[in-house]
Amino acid sequence: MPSTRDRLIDAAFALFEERGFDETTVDDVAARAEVGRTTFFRAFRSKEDVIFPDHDAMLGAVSARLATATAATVEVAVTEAAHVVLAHYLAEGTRAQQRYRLTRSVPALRSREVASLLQYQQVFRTFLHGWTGGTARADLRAELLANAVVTAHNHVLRRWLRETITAGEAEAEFATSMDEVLRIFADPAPSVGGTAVVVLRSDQPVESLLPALREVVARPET
Amino acid sequence: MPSTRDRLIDAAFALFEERGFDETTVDDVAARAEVGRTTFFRAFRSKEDVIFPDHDAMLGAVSARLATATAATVEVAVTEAAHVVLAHYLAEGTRAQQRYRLTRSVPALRSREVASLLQYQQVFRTFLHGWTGGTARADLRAELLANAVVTAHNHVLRRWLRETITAGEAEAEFATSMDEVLRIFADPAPSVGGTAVVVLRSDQPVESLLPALREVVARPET
DNA sequence: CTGTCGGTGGGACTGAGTACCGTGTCAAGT
DNA sequence: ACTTGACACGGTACTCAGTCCCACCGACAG
Repeated sequence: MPSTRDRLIDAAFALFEERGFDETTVDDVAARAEVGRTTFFRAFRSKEDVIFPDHDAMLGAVSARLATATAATVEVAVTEAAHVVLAHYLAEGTRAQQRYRLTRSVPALRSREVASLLQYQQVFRTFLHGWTGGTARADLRAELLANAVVTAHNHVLRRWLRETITAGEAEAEFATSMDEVLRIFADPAPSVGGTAVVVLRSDQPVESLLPALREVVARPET
Repeated sequence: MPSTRDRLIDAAFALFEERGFDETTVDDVAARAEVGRTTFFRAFRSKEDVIFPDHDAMLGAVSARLATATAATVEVAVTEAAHVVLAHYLAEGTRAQQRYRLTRSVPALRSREVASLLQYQQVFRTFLHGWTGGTARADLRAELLANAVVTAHNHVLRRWLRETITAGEAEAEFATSMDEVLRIFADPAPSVGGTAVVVLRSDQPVESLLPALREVVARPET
């Protein structure tokens, strides 16, 4: 016998799929789960929350992963933290896609989903702020990067949710997308392939920069 | 005598400020505006909507500005479209800051605000998608850029809403922030003022790259 | 047998949002 | 002057989400 909470989740997904979200009352859900209406609101704060049952747990998992980072492993931590979420959705399988259909068609659920997205961005932002903070420019960059990570993750996730790509392809695209994001935000100069391109700027003639150039080229990596 | 709609807006802001959002009923707002409750719901879809009275108009203004763009003026269009929103908030003055305090303290209003943010991102995204679309990588970049523009705008706007900077400073920071965003997403090597120097790293000695450098520097713009 | 504690159910209540109907007003059109 | 119709508004009644409070029940300890 599954737990009361799980029975409520199953009942909710089933009924929302059958009749639609607005056409289903909390009473209906509670009735199908064979519990009282009060019990529903003890398990979930609202009718919408039952669609995102483990959002809080995910948020905690992301925070936990980020907390293990050091200054040298910020990028890895960010990537893996985002991957925790992706992996969870992929593991959910059908249910995640069912939720996606619901969030597309019901405005209330859509805004709920967006609100949870913002929470992820918040977590990434405060994390990055801790490592890169300081100047106003750094703050902006931290926020942009946090945002970009979540956006890239969602971009890939959505493609899987729409069933345009398989789970395996999603994993691969996630990796390349995160690389793309980190490359875009890497400063000061992105490096593509075997050749690194560095951009300096000055008003002096090219020849006078040669010593500086020599130093840059001699350094193995940025 | 201001219009019924305007009286409702004034009444709502006043009461939400005095008693708080949750402690104020729609009846209260309607009563202070000296209209019936029904009239409130005819003017606004929900109790939250009265806080964002001209959001729809803003969305339209942004779309309109973007629609005038050509392939050559995409960046300018994006910048100016975002600026339309900033300018509107700055013109609102006190009321915008009042709204900000409300959205910080009331979760329901916060998620409503976030939902409207997403609509802006959507507009920018479909716009950019139209100009840059094609490959999966281009799609991702378009979404990232749309996101970054909205994020940068909001970053600056928030600083003004918190009254950490003045309206004039907000304008200046907006310009530099948008430059920063466009620079981050510019590919592959941005050139700003003065002389641009591109350094290629390879296995060959620096001197052998001089002809290539000279050619790059000679070219006026990327 | 008694206390109590966690999970549960029920019933009453508030308030948002909707549907429907009635009314006053203003501006033609005749 | 009378009708007609569009329009904005007010009132009533209803559904349903969410809250509050109280009662119940089984487990478990003393």
